[in-house]
Amino acid sequence: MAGSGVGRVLGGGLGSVLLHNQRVQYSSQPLEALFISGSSSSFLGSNSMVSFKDVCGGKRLERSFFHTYDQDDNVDEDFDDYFHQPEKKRRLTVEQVQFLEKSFEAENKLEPERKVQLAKDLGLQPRQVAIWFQNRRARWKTKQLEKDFDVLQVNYDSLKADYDNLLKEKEKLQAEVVHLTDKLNLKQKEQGDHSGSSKMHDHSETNQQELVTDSASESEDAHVSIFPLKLEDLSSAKSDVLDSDSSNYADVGYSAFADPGDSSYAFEADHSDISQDNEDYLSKSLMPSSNAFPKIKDANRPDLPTESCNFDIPGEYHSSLFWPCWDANLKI
DNA sequence: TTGTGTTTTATTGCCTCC
DNA sequence: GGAGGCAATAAAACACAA
Repeated sequence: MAGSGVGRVLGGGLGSVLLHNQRVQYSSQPLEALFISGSSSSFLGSNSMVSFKDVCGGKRLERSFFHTYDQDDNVDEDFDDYFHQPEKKRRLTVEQVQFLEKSFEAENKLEPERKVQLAKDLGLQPRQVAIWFQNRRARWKTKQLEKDFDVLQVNYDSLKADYDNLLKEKEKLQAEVVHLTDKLNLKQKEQGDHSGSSKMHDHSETNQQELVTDSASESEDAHVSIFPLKLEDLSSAKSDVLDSDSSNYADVGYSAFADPGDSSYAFEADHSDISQDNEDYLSKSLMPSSNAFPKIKDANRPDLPTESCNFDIPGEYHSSLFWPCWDANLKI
């Protein structure tokens, strides 16, 4: 286990101990090389090597590097305890760790030559130095991952905020569509009233035809007309708003429409200013579901199939059931 | 004092490179 | 094939609250 049975030399000065049937020489000599400025240590041979003077401010240690066994000053006792104990892990001294840290900062990889020198200077087994570097690299990597994660988290939060804003914008626009659709229905209803109560159920092609004509003429400049609308598209739009993940439909409300009669609120799909990229963006990002919006008839493309305007659903479904805002709109 | 969570030292097994 | 690196893990040492 600890030190793979090799053990660590304790105490300063010169001497030797019998460890696992192996006599280990120990000496404070390597430490001198570390502590004393201008040492002839091979530290000079590598720019990744660190002088211990830099680490400890040139101050000679009160306690030897080799003294890795607790804080006890009684060396003899230490020796006695150490060699009568089963193998145990022993932490490196603060000074040893500081020195290794400095060395790691200089270069986090350990060439064999440097490893041997470090081991010699610190009074450790080369393997211990290698293990320390190995573990240190692992810790560094973990910390690096944490940092990277934090950066990604910040980026994510920022993108999420943008996304939420876009989502709100989308809901607002959807609500506007619904509002305008309601206005249209109201207009239709009024026209139906004029044509006589006996024909109430017959929301006829005539009215729809007029509507289409009116709308088309109103948006003539835009080259695109909004209508006719298909009921399932409308209810799809409605449910999309209601089922939206933020689903705060009430908050969107109609307060946004300060003046419902203001033509500036009219929903007009004008593609003239929208690049293909923008359209893609809108269709993919802002409009995740193409069914969420009423179909738009392109006045310039009469060849394209025209959405049917099938209003043959009973009137009550038009209002309270499918369109909870219907009654409110009547007051407009 | 003790239980528990964290840190540090060390091992093992696998992989890559020369 | 040996050396060295890495991930996963074990286990001792340590910190700290109850």
